[in-house]
Amino acid sequence: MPKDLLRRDLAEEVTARVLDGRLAADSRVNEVHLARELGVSRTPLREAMIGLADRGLLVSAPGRGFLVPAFDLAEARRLYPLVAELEALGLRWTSPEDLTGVTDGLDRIADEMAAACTASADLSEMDDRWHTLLLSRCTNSHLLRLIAQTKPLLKRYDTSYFGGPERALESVEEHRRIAELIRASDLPAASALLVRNWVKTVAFLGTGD
Amino acid sequence: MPKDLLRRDLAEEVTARVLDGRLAADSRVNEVHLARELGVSRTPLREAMIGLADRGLLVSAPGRGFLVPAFDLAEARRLYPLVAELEALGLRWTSPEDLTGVTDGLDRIADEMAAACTASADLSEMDDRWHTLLLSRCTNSHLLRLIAQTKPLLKRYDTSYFGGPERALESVEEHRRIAELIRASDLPAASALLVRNWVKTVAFLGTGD
DNA sequence: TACGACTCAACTGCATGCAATACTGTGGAC
DNA sequence: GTCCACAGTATTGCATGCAGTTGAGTCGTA
Repeated sequence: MPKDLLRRDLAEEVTARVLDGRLAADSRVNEVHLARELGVSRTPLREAMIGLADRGLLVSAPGRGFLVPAFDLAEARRLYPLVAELEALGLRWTSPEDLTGVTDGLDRIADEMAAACTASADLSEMDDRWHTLLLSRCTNSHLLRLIAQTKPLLKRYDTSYFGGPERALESVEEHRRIAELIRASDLPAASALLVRNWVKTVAFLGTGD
Repeated sequence: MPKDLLRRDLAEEVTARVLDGRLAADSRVNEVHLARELGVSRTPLREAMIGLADRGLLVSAPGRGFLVPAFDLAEARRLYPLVAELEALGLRWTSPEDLTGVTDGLDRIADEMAAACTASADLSEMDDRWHTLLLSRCTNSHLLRLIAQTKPLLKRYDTSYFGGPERALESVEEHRRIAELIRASDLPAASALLVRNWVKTVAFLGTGD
C-alpha cells in the first residue's frame, strides 16, 4: 500500500542532509553509497534528487550526477529579499477577513519566541511556524508552492538569529507589530514591514565565505 | 556521451503535449504507452514527469501515477498576477544601466508585433521574446527560475491575444511605454505598468468552465 | 619534477524485471 | 435496474542489470 511515496521521504532526508552539511557543499553525491546507507535502491533516490535539483537545492551535472552547490553569499543575499517579497505577496493576497482568525495565534507564537529568546532555544522552528501560520489563509496555491520550494534554499544560510538575543527580540517585536497592522486591516503596511523584517536578517549574514 | 540528458528532452516533449492538449486535461498519463510512443523506457520518462509534477504542470497521485490537472479558471486568474509580480520584481531588481542595452531590442520586437497584429501571426512567441529580453539582464537566478517554471502553467490558459487585434495593439503600445519608462530610469513605474499589462490579460479569460 | 598518455575501477544514465496495488468488467443479490 | 462482491488484467513503484563515460592512478618522457 503506497500511502506515501518513497521518493517523498527520500527528498526530505536528502534535503535535511544538504542543510546540515552531512552532504558537503561543493561536492558530488554518490548515488550508490547514499542509496545503500538509506537502505533503498538508486531509483527512488534519483527521483528524489531530480526533484531537489529542480528546486535548486542540488545541481544536475550530466554524466556526473548531482552536486551539492557551493555556498554563495551573494546568492543568499538575493534569496532573502526574494522570499520576503513572495511572503509579502501572499499576505497581500489573503483576504483580511480570513486573517482575523490567525492574529491571536501569531501573537501566541511571538510570546513563545520572546520567552525562548534568552534560552536561545530553537527559535528557527518557531519562526517557521509563525510564517507558516501567517500564510495559512492564502489561497494562491502556486505562490505557496514557490515559497515552500524556495525557503529550504535559504535555510542553508540560516543565520536568522545569530544576531544574538537582542536582534531576536527586535524581530519578535516586529512580528507583533505585523499582527497589529493585520488587525487594523492595513495589509500593505503589514507586508512592507514583513519585507523589512526579512531584509534586516540579511545584514547578519557573514561577510567571508 | 551524455552531452544532454534524455529526461530533459522528455520534459520538454511532455510539457508540449500537456500545453497543446495531446495529453488531455483531467486525465491520467499512461507511462507504458507514452514511453513506447516516445521510443524510450519508462525510467527517464518518469524522471521527467517528476520534475514537471514539482512545477505543478502534472500532479503526482501515489499509486496512480501522474495526472494532467483539470483546467481551473480560478487558478488561471491567480496565475497571471503571480507571473506579473514575479516579472515586475525581476525588472525592479535589474540595474538600470544594464537595462539600457535592451530597450532598443524591446522596441524592435514591439514593432514586429505591431506589424504582425493584423496578420494575427504567432504573437505569443514574440510576446515571449519581449518578456525574455526584458528580464535578460536580471541576475537573480532563483527568481528567473521561478518565473521560468511558472510561465508554462500559464500557457495552458494562454488567450493573451484572443482579445483581438485591437487588444493586441493596445498591449504593444503598453510594451512601448514600458521601454520608454525604462529609458527614463523609472523602474517602479515601468514595473507597475508591466503588472497592469499582465493583469489586463486576465480579463480576456473565458468565463465558462 | 612537471606533464601527458594510458589503464582500469567506479559511477552514472537508461533499460528491464518484478511484486503489489489499482482498475475493469462480469456476475449475483436485492 | 442498481448496487456490491469478485476475478483478472493493467499499471505503478521500486529493484536490478548493463553499457558508456568519468576520473583516479600509473607509467613514461622531457
